[in-house]
Amino acid sequence: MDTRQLKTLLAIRSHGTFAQAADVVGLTPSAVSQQVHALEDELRVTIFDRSTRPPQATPEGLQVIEMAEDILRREEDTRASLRGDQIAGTLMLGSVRSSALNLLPSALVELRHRYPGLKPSLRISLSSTLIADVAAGRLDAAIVAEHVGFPSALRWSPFVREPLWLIAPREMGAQDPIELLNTRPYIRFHSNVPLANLIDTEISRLGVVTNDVAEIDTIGSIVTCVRQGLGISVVPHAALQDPEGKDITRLPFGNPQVTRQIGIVERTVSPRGEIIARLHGVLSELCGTYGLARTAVADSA
Amino acid sequence: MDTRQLKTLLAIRSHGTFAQAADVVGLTPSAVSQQVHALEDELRVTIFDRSTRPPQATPEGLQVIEMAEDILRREEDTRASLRGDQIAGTLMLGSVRSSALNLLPSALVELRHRYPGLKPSLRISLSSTLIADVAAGRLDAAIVAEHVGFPSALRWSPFVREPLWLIAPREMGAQDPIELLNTRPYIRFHSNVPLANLIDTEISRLGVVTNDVAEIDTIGSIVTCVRQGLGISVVPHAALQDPEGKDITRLPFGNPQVTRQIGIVERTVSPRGEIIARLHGVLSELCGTYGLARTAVADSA
DNA sequence: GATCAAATCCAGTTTTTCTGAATTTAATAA
DNA sequence: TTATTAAATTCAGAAAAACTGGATTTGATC
Repeated sequence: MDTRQLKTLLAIRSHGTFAQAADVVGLTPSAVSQQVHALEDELRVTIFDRSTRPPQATPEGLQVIEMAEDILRREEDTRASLRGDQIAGTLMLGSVRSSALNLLPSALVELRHRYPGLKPSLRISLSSTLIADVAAGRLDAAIVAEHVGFPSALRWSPFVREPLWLIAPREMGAQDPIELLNTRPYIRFHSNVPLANLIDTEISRLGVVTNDVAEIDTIGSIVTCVRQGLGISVVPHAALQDPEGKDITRLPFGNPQVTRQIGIVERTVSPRGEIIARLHGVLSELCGTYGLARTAVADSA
Repeated sequence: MDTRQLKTLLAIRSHGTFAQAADVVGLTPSAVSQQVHALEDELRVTIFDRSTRPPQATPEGLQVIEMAEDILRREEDTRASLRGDQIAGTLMLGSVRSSALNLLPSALVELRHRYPGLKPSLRISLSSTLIADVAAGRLDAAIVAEHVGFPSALRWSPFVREPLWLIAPREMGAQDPIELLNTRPYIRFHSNVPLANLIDTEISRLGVVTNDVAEIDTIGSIVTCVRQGLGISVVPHAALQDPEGKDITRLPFGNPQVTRQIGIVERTVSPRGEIIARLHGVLSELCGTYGLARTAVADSA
């Protein structure tokens, strides 16, 4: 299915006849006729009722036309975005929507104690955006997960290495994790972030085929859905620390149990080095058992 | 731009190398290479950074990949619909990061009960993005706050009208709200969303000049910072419902007390009308006192 | 029934896509 | 640093798809 076909379809809808649409898209009427037939063959649907002149869109045809609109609009949005552009005093911090976000309020309070004149500004975004923003100087630092290929001008220092847990509603009781994953309704963490990939990769590696019943892109909502019996899922340790995680069965995920790291990415040369080091220390302490000390020269890749 | 190219792109993303993607889509590596080049030429963008092996998607490339996902999903939904599959398939939902997000897990569980073949997919994003996505057909519906200027093809139905509270650490005790706002350290909800504007506008209207000590763009983090003594702030009712809001002083914000509405935005013509109406009902019930019933013809502007 | 414009059919031409072999290139091991 | 290997790219020809243009058919109108 080609966007040129879809453009022709919309031109027919707009101008009423195949012949006029042909003028608009710069083809012959014959080509237009063939394009529509090709689309009908591919989708196995009759888009136009040709017993009238001009042909009338069928109800199914209207659906295809609406889809054409959506697809072309989506394409145009992406083209516009690819042409687009972008955009500073205060400690500019970013964080992904990870469970580590729960630690940030405490950490910010601690930073304020230590540096009373500091005004933290916290923004939540996707890790790729945050990394780019740190590199570009729009953020002083950002909290992101382990990532492949940080730019060489950036340094990433993990402050936590936490395990992943397979979680199930308490009434499911404790069973073999593989058995659970293979048989129970699975709520998939569907997001373009390393954690989602980490989970999916390990599930593949374990040779499991999950029965996905939902896709949700916030871990907190996943935990609540599991607790309410919608199914099972996989979440990082910190997500089970608040009261929401109390009545949930947890089993080690992965063989050996999979862990993931979250850290702070900053520019290697930054006037904020001292504050960021302090932030790292606080966050590490707040993570308790799984906290990681800052290394003097943390490897960036 | 052809859907076959898009399928190839997703195969590359899924399997990691051009060669493996070629196997998956049934082409030669050469054809895959040429398809990607053709797409790059057409979109005038570099999708893959070829200085590594395997090639790595560029930030722009990731945008194109996301577009590819959306377009192929849209196509598949149309095919399913043309085949007569209705209340199965994926319900594409979006939500802003508002306190209403806490209600969604329960609502999704309820929907699954009612429509067992339904697979909800939940994505969190900014309201402007969500509205555009609903209009573009990328999402079936989204939960967003009251908004100026919804596109005419969309309908927004509020399910909750909740009050805003000025919150302070318990040890500050109860005082005049204006006095607090004028004197105490203020944590500003800094975000490009209607709620932030609503709060800032009312503060200006009250003739108050706040002493900003931090800017945070997640309400949950704000509540925690307030509880830990960083300062005072303004948050919607639902943010104080979980245990985090227990030890916090709350005072009516605004004169008269300011309220804000959250609702569901959907396309006026949508095959998902029945499900979305049901979702609206469930969310309204979950909001208790402040829940709003769905009106037959809710005004969209 | 006659007229007309639009849609379709048909066959040849042009363009695009693909294959397969040769070449280049990044990654890795020795 | 060199050798090896697998993956990506280039190249040229083959195959498939898309298009043109003329002939024919068909629905609408008078």
